[in-house]
Amino acid sequence: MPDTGRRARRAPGAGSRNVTIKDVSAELGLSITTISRALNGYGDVSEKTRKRVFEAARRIGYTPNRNAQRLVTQRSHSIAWVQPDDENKFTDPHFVEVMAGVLREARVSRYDIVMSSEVPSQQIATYERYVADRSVDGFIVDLPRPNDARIDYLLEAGVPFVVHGRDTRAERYGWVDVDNYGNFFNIAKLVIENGHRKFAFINGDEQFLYASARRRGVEDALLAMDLPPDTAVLLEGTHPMGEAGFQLTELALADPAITAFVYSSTLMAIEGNAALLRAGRTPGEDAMLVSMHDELRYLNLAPIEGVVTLVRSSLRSAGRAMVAEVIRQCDQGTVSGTIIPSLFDLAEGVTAQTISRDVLFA
Amino acid sequence: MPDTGRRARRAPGAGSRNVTIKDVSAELGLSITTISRALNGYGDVSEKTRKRVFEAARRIGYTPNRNAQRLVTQRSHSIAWVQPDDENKFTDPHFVEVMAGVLREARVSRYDIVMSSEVPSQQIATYERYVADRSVDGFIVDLPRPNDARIDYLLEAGVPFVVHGRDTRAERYGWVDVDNYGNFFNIAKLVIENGHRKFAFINGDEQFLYASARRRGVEDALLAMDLPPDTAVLLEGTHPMGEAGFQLTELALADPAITAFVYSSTLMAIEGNAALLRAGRTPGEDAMLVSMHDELRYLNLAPIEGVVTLVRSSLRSAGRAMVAEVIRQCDQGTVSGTIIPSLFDLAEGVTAQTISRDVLFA
DNA sequence: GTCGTTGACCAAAACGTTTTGGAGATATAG
DNA sequence: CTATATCTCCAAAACGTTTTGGTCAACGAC
Repeated sequence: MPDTGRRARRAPGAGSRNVTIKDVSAELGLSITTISRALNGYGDVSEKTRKRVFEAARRIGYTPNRNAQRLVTQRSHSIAWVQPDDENKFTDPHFVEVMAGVLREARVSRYDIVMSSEVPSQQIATYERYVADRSVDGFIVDLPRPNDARIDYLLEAGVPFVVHGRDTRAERYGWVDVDNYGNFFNIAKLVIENGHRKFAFINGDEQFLYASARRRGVEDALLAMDLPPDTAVLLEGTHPMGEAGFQLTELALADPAITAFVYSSTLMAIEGNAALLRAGRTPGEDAMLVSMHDELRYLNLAPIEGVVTLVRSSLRSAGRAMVAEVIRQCDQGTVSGTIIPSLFDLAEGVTAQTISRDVLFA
Repeated sequence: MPDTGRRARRAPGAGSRNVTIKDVSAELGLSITTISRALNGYGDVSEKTRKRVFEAARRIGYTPNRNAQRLVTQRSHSIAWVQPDDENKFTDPHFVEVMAGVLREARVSRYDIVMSSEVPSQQIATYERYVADRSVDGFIVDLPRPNDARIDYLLEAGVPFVVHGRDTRAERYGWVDVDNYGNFFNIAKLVIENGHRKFAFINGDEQFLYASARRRGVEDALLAMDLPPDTAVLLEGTHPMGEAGFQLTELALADPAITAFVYSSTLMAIEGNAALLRAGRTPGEDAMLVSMHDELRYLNLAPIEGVVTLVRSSLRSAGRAMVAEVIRQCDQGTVSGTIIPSLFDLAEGVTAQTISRDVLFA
């Protein structure tokens, strides 16, 4: 229920004339060229005049018009990040954590992040529009899936972009990722080496690449140790929030042979811990809990401290690295992949001599 | 640890020549003017040629260069949303919920949201830059505080903006808000009318306006009912996440006279519910719980269902309304305030005949 | 047949920058 | 003293649109 519109406000563009480079030029009796080159640090302007130009600019309040710059330089200094406009995406706390990193790096590098949403049914429409109308220099692609149409399109368009994760084409584009495969390989090994014969693996949604990589890690570890595949009971949580962790843990508890619980996210591990307590089990004693912890800053780890073994990794770092990668592509034309390091954080009493440091820091 | 940069990728601007309006003009033997006016729906071009123009445009893949448009029209069709780059802001799930609404409305209205962060020590620097370099049409201001410097600046700059919340100057700018005062006035009344003589009021951080408005609502309700101010025991949670709810509830439990618990956020109410259970109390029977619920979609309300009385309000609606308001200011030059409706959602056994509908929908 | 009106189109200016390809002066080398 | 390099600076073109202020022909009214 909007109240009635009040008073006029100056609409953009209707304002008093802006102060432009011409005004600086007139003020100093120098050419526009010289003003521009002085401000942009070219060598063919004397230090004395450069100083005068900077002073005059600040005196009369001159800031270059960004749109004019964009038009002539063909660079927008902004990066698009397109979000699927469904009910779940925004509810994932992992996303916000990445965003904090993205915005931090963008500020430091003086880039803008252009955020927009897309209806999932026409996934690449927004990307096409941004490429066509030249409003951004590059893209961030989040939560990739197998054969992701966004990656197809961006590769074909030949425009800078970075993916948070990687697929089989990873050598052709820039990416930032954690070692999902290696971490879960090591987790499975750790669990077995702690004497467990059967464990539940409560994974994320396998429509996303990170989840399938984690599953493969677990599977290959069992293979490497000559253990039957059903040593790990795979349970798939389709929602990143905790509830699935509670329910799937209860499910796993039905099988008394299962003595260890591996989670794909701390949110699920916290709920799983609660489910175990409720079932009269004592995590850390008659049950081993391990989880990937993405350092969600606000999360209170107190209830699981010393009881859940965590593989820590920073989503903020990932966010920062992604922005840096896109900018590198724009400036230097090279693409590269970045692995965000993970760090094992062992709960009390968990032995893990077998996990060597250099494996952990893949 | 970035791996070595691979293969060259076309940098933005270095590409093959873009298809411009000139190409469409040449293709059809019509003037540039006519192409532009045909595409923009002006009346002085015949339907026949308009159709030809649209066809040619799509055939040769023409999309207007957004930066050129921005330069000449002095309108960017984008709205800035600046986030404080501290550790807490991004961890607040309420923020993400608002963002979902903001992005939805932006897409529908074909606007872009430019997100960036600012170091808290130089709060308005980012705003000044965007105003000076003309890169956005307006601003969204989030979580206002008393005498907020951002509002000062934007009012003075005379640029379109909307505030999520309102202060004493609210008639001078556009805002979107929930009726914090009225809702908590009614909550206090409801608690008293349910027979409670003393209750805990676990509020949000009073450095933000919404929290002080809520406190005043409670205070005025007590005043209106001729009750002493200490009927409500004020406890301030400085963090929007749940933990404070647990601790502050435990604190309140020390006073046996307190029989009702009012929370400023569902996240705190859930924790408060847990604290009560742990203390052997039975929420809904020997303790009344009421909370403001901002419809955080992912939140599992099951543990508090039927036990906590909620005042529901949609942060997504607020996000959408904010974008709409900025666009209205740009297009029509009017500013207006919008109240997002709240809806009481009474737990079983709670009587509230005294709360009339028209008060609830302030 | 003349006069205004309408319909369809267009040339050129404007938006505010950066960059190109110089020019002129001064210093340096031969 | 001349040729050449080095400093400074600049006029004009370019980026790709929108908008202004027309022109010209066709048409109807009188």
